Amino acid sequence: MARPADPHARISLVTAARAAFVSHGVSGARIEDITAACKLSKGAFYLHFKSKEQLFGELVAELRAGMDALLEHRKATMTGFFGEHGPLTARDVHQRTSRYEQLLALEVALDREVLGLLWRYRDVFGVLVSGSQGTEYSGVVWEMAHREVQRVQDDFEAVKAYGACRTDVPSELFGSMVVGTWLLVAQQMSKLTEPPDLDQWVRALHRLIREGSAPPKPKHGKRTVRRRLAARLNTRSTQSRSRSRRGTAR
Amino acid sequence: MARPADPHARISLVTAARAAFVSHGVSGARIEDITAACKLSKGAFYLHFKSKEQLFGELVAELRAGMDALLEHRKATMTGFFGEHGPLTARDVHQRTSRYEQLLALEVALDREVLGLLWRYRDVFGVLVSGSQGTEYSGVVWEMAHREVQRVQDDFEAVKAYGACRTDVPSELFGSMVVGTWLLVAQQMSKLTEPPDLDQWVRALHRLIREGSAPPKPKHGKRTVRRRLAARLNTRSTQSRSRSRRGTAR
DNA sequence: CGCGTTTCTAACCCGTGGGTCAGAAATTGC
DNA sequence: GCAATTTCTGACCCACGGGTTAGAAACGCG
Repeated sequence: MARPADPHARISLVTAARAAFVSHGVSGARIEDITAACKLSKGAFYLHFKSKEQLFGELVAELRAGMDALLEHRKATMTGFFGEHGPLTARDVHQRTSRYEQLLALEVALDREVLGLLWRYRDVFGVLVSGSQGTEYSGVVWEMAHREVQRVQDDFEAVKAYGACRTDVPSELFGSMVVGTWLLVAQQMSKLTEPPDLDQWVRALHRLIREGSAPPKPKHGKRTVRRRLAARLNTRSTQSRSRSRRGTAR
Repeated sequence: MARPADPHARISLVTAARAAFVSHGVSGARIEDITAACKLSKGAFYLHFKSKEQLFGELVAELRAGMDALLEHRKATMTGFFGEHGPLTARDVHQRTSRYEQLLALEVALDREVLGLLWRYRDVFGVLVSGSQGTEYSGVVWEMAHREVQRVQDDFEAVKAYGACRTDVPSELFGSMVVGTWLLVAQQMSKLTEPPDLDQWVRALHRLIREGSAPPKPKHGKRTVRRRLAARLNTRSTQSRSRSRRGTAR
């Protein structure tokens, strides 16, 4: 009874728009470029979307919905865990009981899911960070980041209280460290095309954050690696940038 | 012999431009707004700058120069230190000799300088992160970040080699953690008007990165804080967002 | 004061790109 | 084949803002 719309039109427009947003930002992307990439005319764009911003808004909403869902999931999982195993004590932490190990595994899994979402929306995420100025979404990432900093911070405070983490560091900075790490990693993902080994990343980051960069204490102080720094430093010149020479990194 | 230019014109233009860039990004800032803020006409802008981008470029160049200078300073300081004290050994690290403590103090001081620079250029930095798309400077922050990740990573590798830091974590991720933290902190600074206690921040971040969030091991396992998590959790509802309940943060 | 010189103004030009709309094209049901 | 109807096209409109320029204003100097 009428001409049917090209079924691919809408999705291919969205795909083309995502790519255009990545390379030019939301305001920099030209609608004619987007439609041209789909072999459509400019007018066709407005059959599917009210405006460029509205299209971007849909993408942002998807990302947000994903994040919110994961947050819900996290909450449910955690109350489930504590319902089953009862609350943790400082002992659990210091002795690394299996209950504690389970909790850690759970958190790794949850964070892995977040990273997976960030991977799938890495383009939108990148645009939110550095290509959304002038739109109503320009503050969204920083709101998200701030919310996460708050959450991590609150958790840290709670854990401080029962002695399972250090108390000589402001919780806010701890939050910034965790979220900042995640943020840069997400940003780095936005330049990749092949998915990295996210499982490994999450586990490694967890270890780092929990235990820092310090080495495990030497077995008995005897027979530790004694090679001198100088030896190492003098044979390093070939590999990469020729500066950098000293103890722990900053 | 001629009409002298208003001596404040140029600086006040730069100041107004910085503010405009912050709130609308480089391409979003309107030259007429900038000049109006200085009670000048649009044409006056072009007496002082070739274009908007060129003005922004000057600011970026200043920031870059500052960073480069600090990097030079870091290199010089470090070679000086090792020249005087000789190379470090794993023993220094494990036993925290005064020589090692001195090195740490040096690094804290150097990082403090970086943070100070970031504070002074926090507006430019913020614009580089999220308001420079479409300009030739859109990649600058990520280049800077990547360079720093490389540096930290190289250092970490070097330190791994003589056993003074853990070896079970990819150096690249360590670099991302350090730089990501710095990045988010810088971003957060861009919203502040009063300078925070940068010394404290740097010290705390150093501790966190080196030692992680784990608590110092309990004196002898006896008499550790035994209050249960549940107690804590149930009296926390007043203070802030009412979710969050469990072990170490993510 | 008037001349030369540089600063500064404000009207102007114009490319760009978002958004619109009349009409062509395609498709379905009859 | 023929309406009826919806999709799609592409020329058009127009606001916006970067950049220009003619000329007015300000100043130093003789």
